[in-house]
Amino acid sequence: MRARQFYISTLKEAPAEAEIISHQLMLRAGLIRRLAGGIYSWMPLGLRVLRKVEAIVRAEMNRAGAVELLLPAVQPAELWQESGRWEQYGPELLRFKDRHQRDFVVGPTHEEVITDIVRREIKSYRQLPRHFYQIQTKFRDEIRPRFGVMRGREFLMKDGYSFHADFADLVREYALMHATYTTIFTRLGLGFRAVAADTGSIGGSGSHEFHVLADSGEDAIAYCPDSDYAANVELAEALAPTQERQAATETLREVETPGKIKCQEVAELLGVGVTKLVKAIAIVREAAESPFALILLRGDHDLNEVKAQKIVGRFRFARDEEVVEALGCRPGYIGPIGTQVALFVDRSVAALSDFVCGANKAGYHLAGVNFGRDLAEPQHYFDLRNVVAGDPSPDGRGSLAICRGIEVGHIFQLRSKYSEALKCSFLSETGQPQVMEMGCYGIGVSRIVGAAIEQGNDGRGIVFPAAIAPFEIVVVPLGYGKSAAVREEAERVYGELAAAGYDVIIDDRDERPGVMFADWELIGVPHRVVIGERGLKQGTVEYQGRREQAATIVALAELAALIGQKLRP
RNA sequence: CGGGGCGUAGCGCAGCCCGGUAGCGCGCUUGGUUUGGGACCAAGAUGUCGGAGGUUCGAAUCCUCUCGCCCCGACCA
Repeated sequence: MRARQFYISTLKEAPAEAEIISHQLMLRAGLIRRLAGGIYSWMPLGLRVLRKVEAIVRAEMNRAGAVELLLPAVQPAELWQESGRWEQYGPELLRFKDRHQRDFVVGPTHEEVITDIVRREIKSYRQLPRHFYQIQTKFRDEIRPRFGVMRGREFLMKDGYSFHADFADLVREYALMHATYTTIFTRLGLGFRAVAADTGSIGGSGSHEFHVLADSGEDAIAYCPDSDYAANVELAEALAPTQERQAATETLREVETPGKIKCQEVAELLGVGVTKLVKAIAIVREAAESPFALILLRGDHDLNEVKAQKIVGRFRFARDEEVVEALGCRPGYIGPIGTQVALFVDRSVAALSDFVCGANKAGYHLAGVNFGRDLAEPQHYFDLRNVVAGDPSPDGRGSLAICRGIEVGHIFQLRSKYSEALKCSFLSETGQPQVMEMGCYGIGVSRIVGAAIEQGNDGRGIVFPAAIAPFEIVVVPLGYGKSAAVREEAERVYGELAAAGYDVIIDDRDERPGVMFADWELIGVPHRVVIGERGLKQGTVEYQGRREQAATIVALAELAALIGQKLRP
C-alpha cells in the first residue's frame, strides 16, 4: 500500500469528547470518526485493524468446527414476543415500525433468530450437535454510550450458538469454546483472563467472561496470582475468617466522636485500626414484615449489593428519616446495640472482639463492644461484602488480587431458556421429542480494537500487537520527492517486502521526517524502515521497532534477513 | 431518568460576567526559503457563534424553549 493512495488522517489534538486514552488515540490516528452518540464510522485505517481481528476470530471458530452464517440485523417483533424478551428488554432494545405498522427491532443479539432457524431445520438427534456463528453489526441503545468503540451503541460482534442433544455435549462444546477463546485472545496478542461470571439476565448456569486487563476497564476482577482462579468481584466469595475470635478484654464504653462519620475518621480519632470498626448500613427490605434492617460490615469493607440481594431479598437503602425513626439517630452514628431491628452480619465481623460501632447517639461511638456480652451472638453470619486484595482465594491456593478488565468475550451455557420458549426440539434415539440444550458464545470484535489500544499505548501513540496492526511495516523515505536515490531504494525495498508477503506501506507523501515519524508512531505500526540519503551513502538503512528504544542501523543487504527475523521468527 | 458541565472555523480554545456585529493556536490554500523528529517567512480562504423564540436601537454575550455532546449517579452486557 502507498500512503498517498491510502488515506492517512491524523489529528494533533484529541477532540474534547474523548475521555479515555484508547478513544483519544483512535480519533487522533484516524481509525474512527464519530457520526452520532455511540455510533462510529470505521475509517480505512481502523477497518484494517477490525478486519484483522475478525479474521483471527473467524479462523479459530472455523478450526473449532463452528460454521459461519449471517443473520438479519432487522428482526420481527413476533420472535421477541415469543421468547418473552419484547417485554423483558427495556429501552435498550431499539424498536421501530415498518410502513405497514408492523413492529421490528434492530438486533442487539440473535438468540431468537438462530433458534427459529434451528427449530425449522433440525428434526433429529442425528443432526446434532450444531454450532453456527456470525460476525454481525449489533445495536443496543445504551443509556450512556461512552469510551468510543468500547461502549458504543452500534458495534461489531461475533456471536455463536450451539445446539445439543444433551447437557454433557453442551459442556463438551463449552470447554472447546473456552479453549478456542483462549487461543483467539492469545493470537490477538492481548493480556487477558478468563473469569467466572454471573449469568445475569440471559439466564443459564455456566458462564465465563474473557477480560482484557486494563486499569480503565469497567469491571473489577478478583483473581489469584498463584492459581487460575478469577471471578467477577460481584461473584467472588469472601471466605469466613479462619482465626477464632479473641476473648473480650475491654469493657463497653461510650466515646465522644463529634463530627466523625466515616470509619476512617473514627479510627484515626480513636487511634485504632479501621478493621476494629463495624459499620452499619441501614436498609429497607421490600417483602419483609419488619422491613428496616441493619447490615454489619467491617469498617474497611464495602457492601456487595448482589450478594446482599440474594441473602436479604430485594432492598433499598433507608432514607435518613427512616433511620431516625427506627434508631432515633441520624446516619453516621448508628449501630446494632440497643435496638431490636434485624441484623445481617458479615462473616468478617464475626471474628471481631473489642470492636467499635455507632452508639445510636449523635457524636458518640461505642468501644470495647463484644458479641455475646453487649449484644446477642447472631444466629448466622453471611458473605455480604466485596472481596478485597489480600483476601484468601476461594480455591484455597493463595490470596486474591484485584484488577480491572474490559469484557471482550463471554461464553454461557444457556441450557433450554430459548429452546423451550421457542419450542426448539428434536426427536431422540428413542423417538421422544426433546428440547435442545443451547450454548452461546460472544466476542466483542470492535471493542477488542479499543481494548488492545487501552492495553498498548505510550506517549507517542498506539502500540498495536503485531497481529492486528493496520500494517506490519512502514517504509519511510526521507526526501522522497527530492532524492532520486532515496526514492528508488525505498521503492525497491517496499516492492521486495510486499513481494515477500509482508503487509507493508510506503510513506510516499513527501512529508517532513518529523511529520512522518510522528504519524506512524501515533498509528502504531510495529516495524519501521527509514531510508535516507545519509545512510544510503554507507549502504545502510535504519530499522526501528515500535516498542524499541533505539533504532538499528542495518546494511541494505541484510535488511530482508532482519525483517524476517523480527516479523516471522 | 436524577445531578453537573459544555456547544464560537476541520481540531483545540479565548471572547459571554459588564450587549456595540468575532479572535488565537494547530490544520487548510498560494508563493518563497527549508528538509533525520510535528519547519520558517509572507499573503490568503474558512463562522447561519448548535437551533427557535424573546428583550433591546443593537445579542456570541441577557431571558425562555429546544437539540446535541461530555462527566457523575441510577440502570444495563
